[in-house]
Amino acid sequence: MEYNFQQIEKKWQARWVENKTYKVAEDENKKKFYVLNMFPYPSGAGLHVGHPLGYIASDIYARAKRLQGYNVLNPMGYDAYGLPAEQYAIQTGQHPEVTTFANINRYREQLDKIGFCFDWDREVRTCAPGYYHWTQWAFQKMFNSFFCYKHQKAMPIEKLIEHFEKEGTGDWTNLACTETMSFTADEWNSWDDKKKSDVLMNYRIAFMGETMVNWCAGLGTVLANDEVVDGVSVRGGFPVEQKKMRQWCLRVSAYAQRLLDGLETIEWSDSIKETQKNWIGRSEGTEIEIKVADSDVDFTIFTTRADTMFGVTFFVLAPESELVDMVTTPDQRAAVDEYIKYVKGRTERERMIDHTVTGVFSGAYGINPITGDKCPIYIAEYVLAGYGTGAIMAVPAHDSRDYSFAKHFDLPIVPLIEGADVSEESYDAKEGIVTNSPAEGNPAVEYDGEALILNGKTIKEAIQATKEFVKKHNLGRVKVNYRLRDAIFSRQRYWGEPFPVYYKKGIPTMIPEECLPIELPQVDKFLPTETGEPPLGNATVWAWDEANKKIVENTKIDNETVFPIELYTMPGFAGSSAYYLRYMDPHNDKGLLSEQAAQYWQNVDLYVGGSEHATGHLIYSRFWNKFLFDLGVSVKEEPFQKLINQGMIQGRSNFVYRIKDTNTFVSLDKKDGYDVTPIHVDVNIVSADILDVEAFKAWRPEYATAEFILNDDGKYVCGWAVEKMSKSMFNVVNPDMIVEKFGADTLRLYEMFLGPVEQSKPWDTNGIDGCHRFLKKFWNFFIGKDDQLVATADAPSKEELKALHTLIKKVTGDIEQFSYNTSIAAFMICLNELTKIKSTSREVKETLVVLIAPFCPHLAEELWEMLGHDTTVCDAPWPAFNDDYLKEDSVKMMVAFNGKARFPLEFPADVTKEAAEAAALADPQSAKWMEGFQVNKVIVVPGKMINIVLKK
RNA sequence: GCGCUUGUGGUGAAAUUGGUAGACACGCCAGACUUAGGAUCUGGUACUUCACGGUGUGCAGGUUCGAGUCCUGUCAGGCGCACCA
Repeated sequence: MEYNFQQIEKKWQARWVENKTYKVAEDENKKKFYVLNMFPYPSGAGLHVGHPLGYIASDIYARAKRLQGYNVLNPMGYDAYGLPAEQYAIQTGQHPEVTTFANINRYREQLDKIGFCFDWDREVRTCAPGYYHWTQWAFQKMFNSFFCYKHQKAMPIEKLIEHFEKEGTGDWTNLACTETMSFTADEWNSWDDKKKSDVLMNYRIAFMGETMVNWCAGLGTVLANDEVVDGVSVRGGFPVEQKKMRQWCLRVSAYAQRLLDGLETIEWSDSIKETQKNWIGRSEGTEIEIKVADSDVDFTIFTTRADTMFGVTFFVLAPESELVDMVTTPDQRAAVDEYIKYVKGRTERERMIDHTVTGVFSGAYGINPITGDKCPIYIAEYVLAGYGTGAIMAVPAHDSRDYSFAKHFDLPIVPLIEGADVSEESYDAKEGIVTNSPAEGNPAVEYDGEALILNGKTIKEAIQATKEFVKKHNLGRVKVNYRLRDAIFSRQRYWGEPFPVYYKKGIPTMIPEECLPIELPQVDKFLPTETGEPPLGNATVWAWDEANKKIVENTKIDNETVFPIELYTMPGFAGSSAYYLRYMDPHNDKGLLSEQAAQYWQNVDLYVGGSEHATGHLIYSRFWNKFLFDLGVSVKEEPFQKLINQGMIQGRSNFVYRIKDTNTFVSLDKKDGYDVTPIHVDVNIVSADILDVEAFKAWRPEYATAEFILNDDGKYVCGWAVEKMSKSMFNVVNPDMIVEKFGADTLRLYEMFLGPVEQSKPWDTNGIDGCHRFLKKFWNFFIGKDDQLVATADAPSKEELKALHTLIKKVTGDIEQFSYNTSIAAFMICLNELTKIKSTSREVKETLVVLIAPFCPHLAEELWEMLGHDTTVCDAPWPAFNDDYLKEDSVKMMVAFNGKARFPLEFPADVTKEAAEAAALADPQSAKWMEGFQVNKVIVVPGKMINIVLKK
């Protein structure tokens, strides 16, 4: 009987559905284990062989954990909101829901063929009202919360209102806010609702802000920072410009420190942690107040190099800074205005690429509080409004950007570090001894009889001394800055979660929690309205009747009882930020999840997905979870304990070479000498780089009459290149085809055998035979020539046990480390060994089936059944490992003096140094080796070797 | 510029974490069975040499009895951040 994978796989996939084999429920008697894949966006192109890589790896892990007795949660769902479906809708008028559902069905069909142990009863879709109910709910919670730095925690906004009513801002100065505010209780109480709402927006975690946003005209929406790369949108590659707009934002920056600290507690790769650290961009420095000479204006600068106060020769403001207007003198006004105009005309992209020095003198002077020196204030685009205070002190001697600016505008350069030569370039290094303080012409100013002198100190000491001086004399403060920006949370799009918000006389107001979810309204056009409003402006039923608590027609808006509803929708990351929590309790209509489910499943133990989400999803999720943790909804501060980043599977494209202006194609080895155009050819009609000429002719009508110049063997050899796997390169390999030809178990095995899961590599179907052959042999090991199962009651021999336990050890260890490729190699070796010694023992065979079950579940189930079990192999116990069977009983000896020579002696594994040395000397041949030498030392590596080190 | 990461046969890759480098697989070579093989099985396959031997983990040093593995420097590729003060 042959290994009939098609029949076996079909049979078991049906049984698993029928028996609900992979359904999980909370079980207090079992330890939980939560395995999760990043859920996919169901694109129209379907799955290619690269997509399941991570799913297979985590499936193996999940199955192994279940065999090891854990209650394993391994769910799957769809990130269903997204731009491609909407773009398609705009072009065709097809509702995005229709295309999205069709794509989901296609995905599901493909996934089912690979034999995953997902509990599909827990499937989530971000576009389902029952799901986005809780996305909207979380948004409202964020709206109704503020963040206190002192407690490092989100708190209910009512508390803040209460405080404002009693004491105004009072001593609550350490709150996350857009701008620092100060007012009394009387002031607060005198304000109207609109003013109060505006003030509270300054503190809410989900807030509406007038901010600089990345506006993408091509997509007609704003984008988050991680959705923009090199000044163009990630989706579509349209140019992105900076624009000031009213937008919903999430105060992610409030959690910057916790996001940073949390990284220390989780098992992620260093590179992802590092990427996130860079993105958060913590920098510890000093803020110093600078007074503008002959004016009552002052401003604050931020520096990490407080030690260089004596080298300040000018100040610089960002062109967008509000201070520009305040400091500019009348005679410089025209020049400044012109410069601002120039800067505004430049796109983000131009600014990023072009670093030529530009700037303008404001006419004003700032006073350095340490030296009392008056330094000119410039305005220049190299200072960014969004970082620090948007104002800097320039120390050209020790900062390369300040240096080139000073050279360009001929400003003085004052070096402060011993031995630093600044005639050609600045000395930026943070190493050296400070000198020249106070510098000539820059005397130190005394405060309470004390002046700051840094000479002789190291840079580190000088920074510390300056910080303390500044603090003591109230010249500024120590300050930590983060690069992490608040996330823009609204999109001018249709296919996303609607905001549960209406505008009550201009005040953004939450729709009552019990009325959620607010469902996405129907529209007949997916483009913005003629008046330029977002697509939701096309909805005719989109107004909030406050008294009756329901959505009504727009025509009823009177702004007395019926109000307009928000037209923006939420961004893609809204739905993907807490989906892992929803899987724990997906059908709950009372809450995001029950307390009981949260307590049981806690958080994700193993998360598998691509590293491209490092600064997007993986930051937003952590933020979102921390917020829910503060609320007591999530029980763990970090959502994903361990993270594995699977590599990308690239495509291996094939080329044919057409001689220009002909329909003749020349083989790779003969193409030199012809003027040829390489053309992508479908990899599915190429095998081992040899083109199927007939299939090529049939591939496209224009090639039907193609002629060929073949190589000497009469074959057409194609060229190849590694590229992204995509339809346009004709290099997409579809998993369905592999499954049909070799079976899902072979596909699973081969994808893992290809190399480490974390590594990116090109797909190459050629090696798959090896894995398929192994499974055939595996099958034949169980099923004899007469189609009968071969399994005897004989106790396994010593050799069988050794081979088997070597495998148990290897596989058990490898699964923890995701070294599946070496596990598979171990299976091959073990099977070879057992076949060679003609092992028949049932005990051995049963163990083997359990071990291979995570990798090849269909085959394992079939054999498990043939072995006489009527339960699923998924619940068999994982075999125990016994070290005794592996112990080597002898050990070889080697000489370590002059090369790799080995003694021709073997010893029991537990030999002592003394016994080994004595035996070596007693043996005539060994003694010959050692002639003329003395024994220096004897090294015993237990069970491995004995090493006699000689010396003259 | 700063940070992370990877360099091993014709190819994908192993190496029990400092102990005989190249497991396992693809490919290739030879043989067997075949009318046939893109089926199956057996053996071989780092480089160099007829051979004995010699050389080999990007390169150059170092530590060690012993280094792919640890240290220093250097080169090359990949990724992230970047006029971030």
